[in-house]
Amino acid sequence: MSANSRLTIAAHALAWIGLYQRQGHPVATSEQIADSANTNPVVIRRLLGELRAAGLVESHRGAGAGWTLTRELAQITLLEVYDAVDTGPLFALHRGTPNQGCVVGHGIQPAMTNIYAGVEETVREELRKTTLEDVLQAVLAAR
Amino acid sequence: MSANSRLTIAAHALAWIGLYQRQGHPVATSEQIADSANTNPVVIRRLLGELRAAGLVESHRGAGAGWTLTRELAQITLLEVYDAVDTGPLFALHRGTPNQGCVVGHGIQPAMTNIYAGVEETVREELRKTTLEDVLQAVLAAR
DNA sequence: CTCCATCGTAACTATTGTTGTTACATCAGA
DNA sequence: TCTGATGTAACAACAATAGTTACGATGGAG
Repeated sequence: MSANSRLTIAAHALAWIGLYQRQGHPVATSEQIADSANTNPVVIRRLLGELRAAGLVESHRGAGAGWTLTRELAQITLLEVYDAVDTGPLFALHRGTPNQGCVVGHGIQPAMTNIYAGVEETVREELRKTTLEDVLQAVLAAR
Repeated sequence: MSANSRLTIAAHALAWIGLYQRQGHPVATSEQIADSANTNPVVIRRLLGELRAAGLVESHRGAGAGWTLTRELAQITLLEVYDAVDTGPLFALHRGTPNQGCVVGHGIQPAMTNIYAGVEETVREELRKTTLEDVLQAVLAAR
């Protein structure tokens, strides 16, 4: 699986904005965040754009523009971020269609779909338990 | 995330072998399984090779060769298959190293590593609850 | 003891998805 | 009007999985 880092970068960005605001700065720029995450500002803008579509952040344009949180970090769960960035399914079915003339080929996809749905639900429950404030506190605890 | 289908194909192959053996056939060939899964025999051989390394199947060479289960389907959990095929982490950290001179950049990886470890553990618990016999029964129930 | 079906495996290509980069239009406050 | 930022398209770079071809190795059947 090519695990993807979108959830990690999104959490990083939100934690960064939250801490920055807490330090008295009104807005954070994609360039500042990109510098912290060691990536390109466009990557950050794309990701924050998805978070904005989910209502987690706001952006402002023009001079002195940037990004702000719409809620406290404690009011944002990792599940919301996960849904916002839409990382796709954890497990995939067959790339092509299995042989429908075979009993196993015919029944395997519905069977695995059910199983995977159950797994994804437990993942969602787990992500719902963690807020971005938890993430920031864990970040600050690393010394 | 580029979800991968390795777990799906592995479950498909095991269910196929189990059903085939139950029908009185001693061994299954990678070509038969590939035909059911609509993929290439080499893909199946590679995957079953990993399952063999984990002790879930045996292979025999020479004429009349093929694959056999080493245990009943009911004695194999999806977790064992998941571990055997080693799909890698569900979530990735940053591709590059975040800015260690930044508080968030410094602490984010340990923080997310912990969180992801918890999520993966719940996934493992969930996969442990399902056996390949459960998979086969679900397959046969699809009509 | 030869034949041949099948595995074992290397090497390469194809495909897919993510990430990184460049470029530039757009916006809005000073 | 200038300026610093976002918005977004387009494309390149990179990585991982999957598919394919090729061929050597094995070992039971005859």
